Amino acid sequence: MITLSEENYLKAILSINLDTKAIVSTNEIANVLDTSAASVTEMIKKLQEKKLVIYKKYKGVTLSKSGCKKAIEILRKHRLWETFLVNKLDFSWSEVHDVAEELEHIKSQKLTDKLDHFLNYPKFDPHGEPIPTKNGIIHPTKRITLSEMLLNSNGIIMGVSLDDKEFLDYLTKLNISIGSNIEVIERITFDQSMKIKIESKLEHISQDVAKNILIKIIK
Amino acid sequence: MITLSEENYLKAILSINLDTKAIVSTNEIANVLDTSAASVTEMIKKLQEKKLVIYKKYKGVTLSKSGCKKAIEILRKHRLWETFLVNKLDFSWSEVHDVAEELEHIKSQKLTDKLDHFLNYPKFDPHGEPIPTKNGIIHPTKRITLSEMLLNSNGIIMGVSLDDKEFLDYLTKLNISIGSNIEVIERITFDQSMKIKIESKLEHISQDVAKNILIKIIK
DNA sequence: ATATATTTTTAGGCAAGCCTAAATAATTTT
DNA sequence: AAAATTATTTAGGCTTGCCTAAAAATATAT
Repeated sequence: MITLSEENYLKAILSINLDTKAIVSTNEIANVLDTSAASVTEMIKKLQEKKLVIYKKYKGVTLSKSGCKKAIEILRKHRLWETFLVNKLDFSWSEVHDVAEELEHIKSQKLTDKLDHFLNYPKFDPHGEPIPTKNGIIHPTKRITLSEMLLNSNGIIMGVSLDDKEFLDYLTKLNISIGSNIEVIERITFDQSMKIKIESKLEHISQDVAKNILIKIIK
Repeated sequence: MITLSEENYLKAILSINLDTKAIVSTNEIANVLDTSAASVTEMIKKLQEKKLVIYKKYKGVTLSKSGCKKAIEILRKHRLWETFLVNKLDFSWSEVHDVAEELEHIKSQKLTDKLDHFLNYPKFDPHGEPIPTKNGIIHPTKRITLSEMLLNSNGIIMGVSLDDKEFLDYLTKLNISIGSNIEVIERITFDQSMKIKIESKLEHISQDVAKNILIKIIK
């Protein structure tokens, strides 16, 4: 049986892995988990006992195959729950993280599967991050920001990179939400603002807003 | 902050309270939680420190006002989650308990409220138990078993008192589920079996089945 | 290449929540 | 009402997961 703390360590290692693709140092883990490096060393030893990580003293840690599988499962649950909270319970994007952090540790494969089905097998969470599949595949996403979109190009809103209530409320007002279709109608070079068509309505948005909106290009 | 263990102790005390309405002994709690009486004494002292219980050495424990409130909140969450699992995720009645036991500890008032709303403010869980309201009111239910129903009386299925897969599958086959309307058409005194009308279809069921089905009388 | 700085590990301690065995209080029997 | 039984508490220990301070290894600078 794997404990709550152990799960959080695996998750932390995976998230550093996904960011930097390197062997992970105890200090980095300590930073992410806001704990001491000494505690990390201790825990890493336990995880090694359980064959969840590969650890070389003074060198660093990598996830073993089973550890990686476990970590991805947790990530999957986290992102499914976030999707549930936003899509079904009407939470806003910025509120869901902490609650999902608790929900991700509920231990029931059946629950995860049924939740996935209930949500209609979503591919992305409300932040635009890919939801790992049941087999542990994380589809890589090549997203750009709205401000990087070319004139007349089309895309789908995948998420935001800023968790600010005022910002999110503003987006709601503009009817900008996950999955919305967007087209760039005009780029004003003077201030980098742009005119966009969002769900067939025209809007004018500033660069500050555009650079915090993540887009998947479709044509 | 209240810990997971503390929550489980409060829940255990409440459940004994609802059953027997008495002052609760450390041994009874130990039985429910499958732990030693010594551990209970220890924990009870901590709960007393936090003013969640009232405790007299060698005499027993009762919930304080705040402890009772907390315990009812947990019960409310448990029953809401069970309802979610059955009504939305399509779990069967007998599968939900253990998962709900984990979900009930998720700490977010907002989540509970939104879940309640999403489920359309259900009054009873899939076992027919009343779901405490947001203000902590537990509506008492006076339920009878189907086998106690009088000839020609009408009622609503509120739940079952047996968690057996074969039994539950049989009910599913008969189209008997929570909320179904039921009417007693005939009582066969010889073997205590009965003919019932369930959602306008006639069925014949044995006493063994009837006595494990809980009913709220409506006329 | 040696000295200094940084990172990591080891050592020793602490709180939570459990345990068993022994002691004490309460209840029941005779 | 004393003796026996049962219930409860105390005492001492264990594991998990955290901590700080000191020691050891590694990396960096001179």
